[in-house]
Amino acid sequence: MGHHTCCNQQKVKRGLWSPEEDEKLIRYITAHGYGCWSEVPDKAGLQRCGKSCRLRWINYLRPDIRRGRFTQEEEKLIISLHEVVGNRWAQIASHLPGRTDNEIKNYWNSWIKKKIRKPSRMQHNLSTTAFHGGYTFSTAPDMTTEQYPFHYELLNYNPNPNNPSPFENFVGTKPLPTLDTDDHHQEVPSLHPSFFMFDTSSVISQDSTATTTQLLHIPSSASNSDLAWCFVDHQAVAVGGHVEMGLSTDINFMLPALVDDGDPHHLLELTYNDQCLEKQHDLQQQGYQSTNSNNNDELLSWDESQQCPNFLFWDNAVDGSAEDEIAPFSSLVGTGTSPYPPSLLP
DNA sequence: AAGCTCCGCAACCGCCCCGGG
DNA sequence: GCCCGGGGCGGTTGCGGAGCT
Repeated sequence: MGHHTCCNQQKVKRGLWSPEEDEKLIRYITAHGYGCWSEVPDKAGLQRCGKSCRLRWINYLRPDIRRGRFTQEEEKLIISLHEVVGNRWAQIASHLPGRTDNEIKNYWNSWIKKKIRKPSRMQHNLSTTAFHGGYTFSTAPDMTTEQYPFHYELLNYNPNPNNPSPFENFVGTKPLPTLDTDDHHQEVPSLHPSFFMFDTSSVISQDSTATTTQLLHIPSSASNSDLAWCFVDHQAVAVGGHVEMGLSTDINFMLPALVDDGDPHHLLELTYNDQCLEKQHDLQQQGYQSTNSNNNDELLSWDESQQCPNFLFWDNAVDGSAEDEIAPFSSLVGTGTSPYPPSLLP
């Protein structure tokens, strides 16, 4: 492997910079500036190539550099900008004063690695809950504004006899709580069952299904580190290691209502309205917006390489980090025996 | 305590662009 | 128009510390 032309000299030193070298570089740049980087090593008395000096100054030594952990605001900004510009780290860095492209790139790479590694612990569970075929929903005609009873069915569902449906327990009629029309902060239940997924890596207590509104049913087989596939009528949150239901406004741990229609380029978004409309989105062309009105914490993007959406969600995870994860939606829905793209397997 | 693995991050590498000769 | 060197940038490597067995 050849070196850059400016680094061909035998005497050029590589590797970590010593404090003495840093001091020499700082002293020189402070006094003279850096008009031509190729001249800096000689004039500063450094046995480094100009490029190395430039990198050291820009990424580490310059006085306006900001070090330390990224704040949540910075992290969100990075995610948003990455959505728009991709791996153009310098462009992203230009929006974060004091941060370098290198730092952001490193942060993103380690962050992403962390995100795509975590789904592997779900793989085993998914292999037992993978399903095939499409499904649709219907709402009951006797729905009232007072009670919102609903009925939902799974249609066109073709379970493999050897691979029992994780949804069987959820087919039926469930009452919904009465709305308090004076409470404007109360969440309005959807008029259809929504398809939610929970990372139940926190301990699931079967007792939790008996609390609150009893609308959330967790499969009896669900266990620690399991991925529960739940049909619920409206908001649900994972609280304190339990999965509970309620009219909570905390949606950090809730995934949007989405249905995989079998076409890897589409998802069906179940929207809030009395016709129970299903709005189909072409993710590849338009990108995707969460069904949640508060979608600050959720983001979907089209992953060109995997040909599926990336799915970002909050995780009340085993390590208690409550950090967000990213995973391809197809890997979560699972349409085959191995829903994970090979590149994501450990 | 020693060995091993994992991970963060500084630094390097190679490619591309641009400007001057 | 071509060549060459410098600067900028994204991808990648590998060192070293932390944590685990």
